[in-house]
Amino acid sequence: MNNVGDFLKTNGIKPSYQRIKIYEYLMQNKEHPTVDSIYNALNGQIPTLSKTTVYNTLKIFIDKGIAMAITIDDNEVRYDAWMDIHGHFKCTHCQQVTDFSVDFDGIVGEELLDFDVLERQLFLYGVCKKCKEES
Amino acid sequence: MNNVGDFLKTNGIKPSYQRIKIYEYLMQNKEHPTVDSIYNALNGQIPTLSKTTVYNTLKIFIDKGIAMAITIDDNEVRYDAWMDIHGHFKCTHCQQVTDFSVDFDGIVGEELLDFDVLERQLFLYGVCKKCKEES
DNA sequence: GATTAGTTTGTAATCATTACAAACTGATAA
DNA sequence: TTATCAGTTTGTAATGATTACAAACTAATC
Ligand SMILES: [Mn+2]
Ligand SMILES: [Mn+2]
Ligand SMILES: [Zn+2]
Ligand SMILES: [Zn+2]
Repeated sequence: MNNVGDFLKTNGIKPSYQRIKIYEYLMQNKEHPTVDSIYNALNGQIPTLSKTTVYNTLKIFIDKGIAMAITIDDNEVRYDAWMDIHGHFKCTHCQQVTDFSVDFDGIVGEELLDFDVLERQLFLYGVCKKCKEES
Repeated sequence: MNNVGDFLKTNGIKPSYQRIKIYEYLMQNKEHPTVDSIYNALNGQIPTLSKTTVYNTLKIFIDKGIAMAITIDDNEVRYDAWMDIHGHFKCTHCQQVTDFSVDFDGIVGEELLDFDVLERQLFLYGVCKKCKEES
């Protein structure tokens, strides 16, 4: 992607300064940031930024299908602009969320044969490699 | 299970009236109720019941491993006393959450080889059979 | 009956999210 | 240019689920 503004435009989103910065932030910070961390990170560059704008913008991104919400924990919604199919692992020790590849073929039982499945989320929890080695 | 009180005891939980009723409710109502729906359903039988007790009790159940929280949606935590491995499908039309069987073998990529995976949650979203037929 | 630990309850506090309306911006047209 | 207007951003207030906390209660033990 050479131009974030064009990318937003082709997805039906008017590329305002704030929207471009928020999308760029998601692309460059793949640790699945929260609204709060996005706001705090961008508040330096955009001193007038409102947290409401961050909420609004992420909602637009999700509606237009260029980002997703990751509710891997009940007290923090995280956001991800990497839209390829992948799963998320959350380390209960260091709280980090790690991406991993997933093959959904054959995973689902027959109970859902007549269901339309439009979205999938696989969340794993445990202790990451780094935390295991440190203890 | 013939005696809920004994079951709670063997899991290190003192079987108070409220705890027994809440656990029985989870067993008999497998639609993954929220704190609110559990509270409202039991308030008739237990007029003095406090919502805080429902929160406290569910927390104990989860700590002791006899129930789990299902955060399939970011604005409502649901609870499940069926602890066998299974996935959850949420219909975005009627909001119902349906259980389905899952085979996790071979689903996870190599990225997590050195990770300790202790818990898994597979959430699917879409339109259920009933809603599909009705439209 | 007194003591005590554990449980329940009601209220207040917290905090993420949403609602809302005013202010602002940038494009379009007179 | 100036006026208009839709869309965007902002700050503040409201909402609502969850948590914190302390008093009241319960049931077992001494
Ligand atoms: Mn991711
Ligand atoms: Mn279930
Ligand atoms: Zn870790
Ligand atoms: Zn449905």
